[in-house]
Amino acid sequence: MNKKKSNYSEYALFHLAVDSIIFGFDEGELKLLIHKRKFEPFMGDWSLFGGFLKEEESLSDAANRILFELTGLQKIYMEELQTYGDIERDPAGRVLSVAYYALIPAHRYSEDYSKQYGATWVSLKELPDLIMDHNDMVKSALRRLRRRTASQPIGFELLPREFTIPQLQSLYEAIYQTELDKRNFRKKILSMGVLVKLEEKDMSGSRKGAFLYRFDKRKYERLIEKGYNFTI
Amino acid sequence: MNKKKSNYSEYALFHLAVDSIIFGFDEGELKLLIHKRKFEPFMGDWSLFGGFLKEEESLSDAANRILFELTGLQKIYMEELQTYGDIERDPAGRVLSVAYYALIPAHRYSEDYSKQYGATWVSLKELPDLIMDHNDMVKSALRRLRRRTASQPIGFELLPREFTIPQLQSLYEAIYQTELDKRNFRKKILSMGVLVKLEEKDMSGSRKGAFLYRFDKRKYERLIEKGYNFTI
DNA sequence: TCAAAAGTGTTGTTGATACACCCATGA
DNA sequence: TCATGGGTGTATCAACAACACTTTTGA
Repeated sequence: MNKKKSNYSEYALFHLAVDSIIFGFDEGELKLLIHKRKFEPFMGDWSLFGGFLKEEESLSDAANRILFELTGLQKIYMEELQTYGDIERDPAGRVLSVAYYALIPAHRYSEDYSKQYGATWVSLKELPDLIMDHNDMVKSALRRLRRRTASQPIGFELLPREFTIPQLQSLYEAIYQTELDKRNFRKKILSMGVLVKLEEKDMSGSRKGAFLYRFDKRKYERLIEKGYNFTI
Repeated sequence: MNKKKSNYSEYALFHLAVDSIIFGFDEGELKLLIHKRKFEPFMGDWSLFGGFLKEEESLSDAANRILFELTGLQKIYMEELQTYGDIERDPAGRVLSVAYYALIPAHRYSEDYSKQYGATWVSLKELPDLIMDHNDMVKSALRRLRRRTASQPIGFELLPREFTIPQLQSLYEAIYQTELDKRNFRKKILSMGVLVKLEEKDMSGSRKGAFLYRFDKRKYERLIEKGYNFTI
């Protein structure tokens, strides 16, 4: 113990996995991207997207790499959730798993992709049994998503760059599982001054059409600097 | 890859550490418990309390064990913060560290303990340089503590079981680095109905003395069930 | 008797909620 | 012309912020 530099060889070694809870928003519902596991144990069972940390990469690099390898997605909002470290969580060996949750604009994830990568969107309300502790991870991610969305504008990550106010409201309603008054919602979200109204309308949702807006990240960041607190 | 059960032997192995950011509250200030590291590398430098995960223990068990071994403290509020996984964070080898933050009532940590374990309380305002990424961990823990304290009654973990309203207020002022109006603070905290007023007074802080209160966890939990949201 | 901290109410302002009708358009 | 979702304003209520004086007691 008195060497100038220790290589810690007396301490135990562990496998480290990264699992991602991938949220999307489509058809007015909050969804999760899952797939059928491709290796043992639990091959063929429903699972989150995960993989193992490599020697030469940082944890966050691993999270991004694994998301990319399994879904083809890049530059995605991700946040670390928690590390799962129970001894018996994986019957095939001691593996700790760092859970990340990711928000992707569902429109960016086409059918083609989905087939190519064997990925499936499932509604959170009809979530099947997932392997190991993955259902716990989802629960925890959902709690975190709710807390975060209430105080930071990460909801926009789930929408296309241009979106309508009714779309945004429906997203918040899906996240919180509650109905919101559209007048009050519009008033509040617009009063923050972080949305830019465009000239165009989105005609897909109604006869009348709804104006498109864009989230102004710069304005938002200026507000944050001044101590503004984004809340719904 | 087609074995019925894999032992993942093809994947890399890592050392896993746990580091704890230990907050205390004393003399109207938020403090951190640190010590001088006892092994290389960085022996003798200021460090958080940390240790290595063992083969036969879960991550949360490790966090509690390490806190106990290094400080003698048990049954302490702890929450996982984040896992630090940069490649070069420890020059002596690839080690990932799971950071936990802990809240201890400083009065429970006597001078004797402090000497026995070589631990020192330092004010957050005069925090020295800590080893590796430990200063980042502290920053992150402080952010988390502020968010948490605003929405959950974890502040009480930093006070003795019986405390006065002015003490509680001074705790919140220390956490948020701001001054609060004592009439408004008292009104708000009492209106939640989770404090029980005792007959006794604490005479140590003033001539007049201040009534002691106790946090009623059961009442609080009943409120939470009903969807109540604790906020300062 | 004085210094020092504890304790107490009211008012104005702001933000949250509740609520109902007209508008634009494609079919 | 009608069915559908988009868009708008006001009134009430609750929560928050600002603010100054009296009380108790040990020294």
